[in-house]
Amino acid sequence: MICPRNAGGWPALRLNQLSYQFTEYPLMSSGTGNYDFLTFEAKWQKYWLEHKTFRTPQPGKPDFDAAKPKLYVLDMFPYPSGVGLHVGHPLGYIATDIYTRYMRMRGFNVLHPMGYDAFGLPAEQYAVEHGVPPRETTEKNIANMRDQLRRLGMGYDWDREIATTEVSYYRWTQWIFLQLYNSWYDPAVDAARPIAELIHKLEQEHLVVNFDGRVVPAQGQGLQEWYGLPPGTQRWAELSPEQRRTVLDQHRLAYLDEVPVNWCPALGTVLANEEVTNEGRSDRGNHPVYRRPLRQWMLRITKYADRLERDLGRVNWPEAIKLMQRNWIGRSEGAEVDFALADDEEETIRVYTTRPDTLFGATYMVLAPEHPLVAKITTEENRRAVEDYVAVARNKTELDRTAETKEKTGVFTGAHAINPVNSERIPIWVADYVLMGYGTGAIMAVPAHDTRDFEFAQKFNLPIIQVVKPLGDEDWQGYVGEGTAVNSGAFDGLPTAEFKKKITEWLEENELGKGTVNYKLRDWLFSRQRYWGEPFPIVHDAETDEIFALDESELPVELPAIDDYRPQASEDPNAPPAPPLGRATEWVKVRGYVTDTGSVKLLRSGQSPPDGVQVRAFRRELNTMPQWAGSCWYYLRYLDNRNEQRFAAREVERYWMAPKQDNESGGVDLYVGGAEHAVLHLLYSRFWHKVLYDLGHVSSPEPFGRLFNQGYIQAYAYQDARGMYVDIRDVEEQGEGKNARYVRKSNGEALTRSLGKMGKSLKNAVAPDDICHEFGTDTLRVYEMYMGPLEASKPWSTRDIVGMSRFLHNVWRRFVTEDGALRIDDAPADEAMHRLQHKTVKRVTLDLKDLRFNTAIAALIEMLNALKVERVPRAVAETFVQLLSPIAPHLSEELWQRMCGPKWKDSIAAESWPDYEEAMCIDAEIEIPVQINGKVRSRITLPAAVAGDVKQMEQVALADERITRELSGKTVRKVVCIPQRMVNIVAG
RNA sequence: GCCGAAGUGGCGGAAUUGGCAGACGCGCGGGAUUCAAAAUCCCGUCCUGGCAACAGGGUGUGGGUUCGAUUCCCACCUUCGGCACCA
Repeated sequence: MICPRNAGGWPALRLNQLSYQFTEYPLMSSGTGNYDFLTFEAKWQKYWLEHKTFRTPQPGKPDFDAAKPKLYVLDMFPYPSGVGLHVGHPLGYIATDIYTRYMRMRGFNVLHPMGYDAFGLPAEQYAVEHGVPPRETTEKNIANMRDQLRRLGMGYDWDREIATTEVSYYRWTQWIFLQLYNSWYDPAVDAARPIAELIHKLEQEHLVVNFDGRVVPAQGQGLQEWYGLPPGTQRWAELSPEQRRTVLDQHRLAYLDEVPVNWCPALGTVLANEEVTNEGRSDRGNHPVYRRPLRQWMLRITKYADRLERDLGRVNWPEAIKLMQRNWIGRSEGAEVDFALADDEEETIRVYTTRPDTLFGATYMVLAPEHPLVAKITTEENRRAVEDYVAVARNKTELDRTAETKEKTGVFTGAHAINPVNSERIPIWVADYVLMGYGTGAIMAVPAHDTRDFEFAQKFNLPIIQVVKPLGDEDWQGYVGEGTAVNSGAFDGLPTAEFKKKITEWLEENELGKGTVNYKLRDWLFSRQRYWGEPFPIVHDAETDEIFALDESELPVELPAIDDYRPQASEDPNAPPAPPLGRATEWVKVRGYVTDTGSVKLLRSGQSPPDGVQVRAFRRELNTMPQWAGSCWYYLRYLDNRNEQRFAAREVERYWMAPKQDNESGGVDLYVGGAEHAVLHLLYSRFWHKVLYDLGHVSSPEPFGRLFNQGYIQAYAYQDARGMYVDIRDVEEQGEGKNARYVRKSNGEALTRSLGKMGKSLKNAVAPDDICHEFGTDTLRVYEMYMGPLEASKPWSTRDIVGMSRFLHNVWRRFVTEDGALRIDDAPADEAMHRLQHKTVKRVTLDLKDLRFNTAIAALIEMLNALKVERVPRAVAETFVQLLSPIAPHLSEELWQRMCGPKWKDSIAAESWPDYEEAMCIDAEIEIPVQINGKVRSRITLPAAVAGDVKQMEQVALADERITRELSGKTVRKVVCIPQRMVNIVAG
């Protein structure tokens, strides 16, 4: 999910150079007196790998300790791009690595895995450009990335590594798709249930089918449908096989439908709403996107809109992200209201409004251009204009629609409707500012109190009637806030909220409308016309086109090898999509039979079906799944990645994911990643997880209990006079501070500097391998954490790294002489040093707990600066190295091994985290500022005990020589004493 | 337009519940070491005035609450992020 667009390049040679260094060094401490980070870092990375230092014991296994509390820490799934990582990418990984090393030392059973989200368009495009199969390039990229992560010193459990492109992984992605296909959302229990249950209920006639194919309870039918048309619901037994199939398909959580989709001809594929920018272009590649109706796989995420919104209340996520999800789901409460047509007895127009209290102000109506009633109600004299308008609207691209947001357009149909509250005759218009996909595709327009209606009414000279009196003295025209009702008959004087309630009741009593909840969220478009994705476990009957899911026993459906991976792209937006899998002609054609459960089992050549079963010919589904599919559930596969019977064993899943209490969300204990996945990945994942939860496959209602958004690492970018970006390696800074100038080294040209996201496009990427090679991995880790708070975006500055490099060199030199001897003393620490030790343990412990790495490092620097003695007491030295070890693990391991000497047994990661005593964290004497009227006038030094006593503080402060001098001639009105902090004397 | 986050020295940032603003690091100035330089070490470094002690000002701007405000409240400005005809 890390976007490869922003990945920077570095010389490929260096990778190889480092790779062989990696295995060259002996494990035993070399005894050298220099901080030889290249040697130490390679040595310890090799040690961790060979000894599986960070392997996580599995519940039920002999080495598993049930007494330890569990902690599941997850990094967002990276996409292994061809150009590798830049220093911005590992920010979150370093943070979680430090956190998990720390929590492991504190006695937690920590799970911290890593893997690769390796399907998707970039791999496919790369493969197309370089003429090699996507699998080959993907595997090479994964190998590169794995090496890079190891060189960053990451303590992952490498035995749990996964890639979405492995058959052993994507068979379970396909399995989850089958769960979706074979389930429906049962409103009676507000959860997904197997489709077999729906069939059973229909057979038992607890449910019947109404006129539009929806199932309704058999009892109370007609009452459920308030508008009271008794269209003759049907029993299951009365339906034809074809009708039954249609009914089931209308309820499956995965279904094929002809819908207006985002078709991107340049990419040769359709895109989800979430993948289209608000300029109407593709999120990837910035190509134009067109609306067109296509038959595509959809996932019924809208059934979960309510729960996805509601359960945000139980997760520990940043409020900003929760808000973005709430906005995307877009829940609104309002009412549906029926307007009768003035000249047509049969039809009514149903509208959705969130402001039923403004019904008396409705002066016209608007239908979306795609609304089915448009053709029917339009009068002859207006027909020509309406048809033209509808045709133009239909052919507009997303780009055109958004480009014209300023100016309202529309045409009058010639028809009129009757406002149900006051029987006014109001005109019906068609306009593209009303969308078919939201609400009912029709609105009542209240120009006085809706901005869009107001603009439209002004342009077309439609009447504007005030029905809300603003609370303040604002102008009522275009006032959209709450207020008091006017011009609303018997409802005059009611406040907005109360009016809404009253009018909704009134509408329901008179069978004119009902209270309704609406969502902006649409169903998820789930198919892509690409090669490099998971094939659907779906076949189509070669003759009838009937759709069948494959039987679970047919999984995995392996992606076939083909010669030409290119999507069949076209400049022509009307060209039909042609998925590359169509080229695998042999793979596409299969034979099989339908089982009792309705799934299809395939027959290999020579195989025969069971007796009496008809053999049928099928075509395989040619679409593949979007990249989000694999990343929707990867956190579950880490739990038990080698399991061949299930995506994860039940008891293993329960151990890591189950909530400890009923009201908790359970799931991953800490999920760290960028905010760019606020809607897409995090919403899709939650949806899949809830389906699996409903079906009893997982034990937590939410996948990610706690989410933390890291900030971006920004970097300066330089542009020449034409605005072209200049590679940062070709830039020189001249002068200081405000007089600084930036010039191009190659030709001396003056450049302008700006701050942006690090990446290829701004030519400002810095490769971690370069930094590791020059300064060391530990220095890179410490620097990235020291730059500022994890959640903040901050600019990279290669110049500043020397500070942290100096710090680590100083650490080394404080404990090791130039001859390699240890500067450790077995004598106990003195009072001051003892207190410093406890104080630092406390600061680092609390800071790491809250992911405040920058201040934890500052505390360590301060402690080191205070250790300026010839020989450091052993207890102090050992504690310091333990505190440093999660942050700079290689250096700490090396020091630890040397400090332990012959007694050394294992990695410092196996040690426990040092404790502190609260009493030892306070200095023996405290300096207290004494203020007069809020200004510091003197300082007094008090023993800790005295500084905790308000009376004594006041006494000493008032007796202070400087204070008495300042107070002469003034009266003391009040003395404020804050124990151990300060004294403020109010005098005048 | 709507929603959200953030504005602190030359720079990155610190100040956990309202209690010494600027911890820590970079950079810069001075000194030591060196034939010299790099590296290293020591001292200084918010601004203004003063040789100094010290005085005054200071956390985007303007107001407010408080003995006391970077922190809380109101209004505004700027930057970044999200959404954008969702009735």
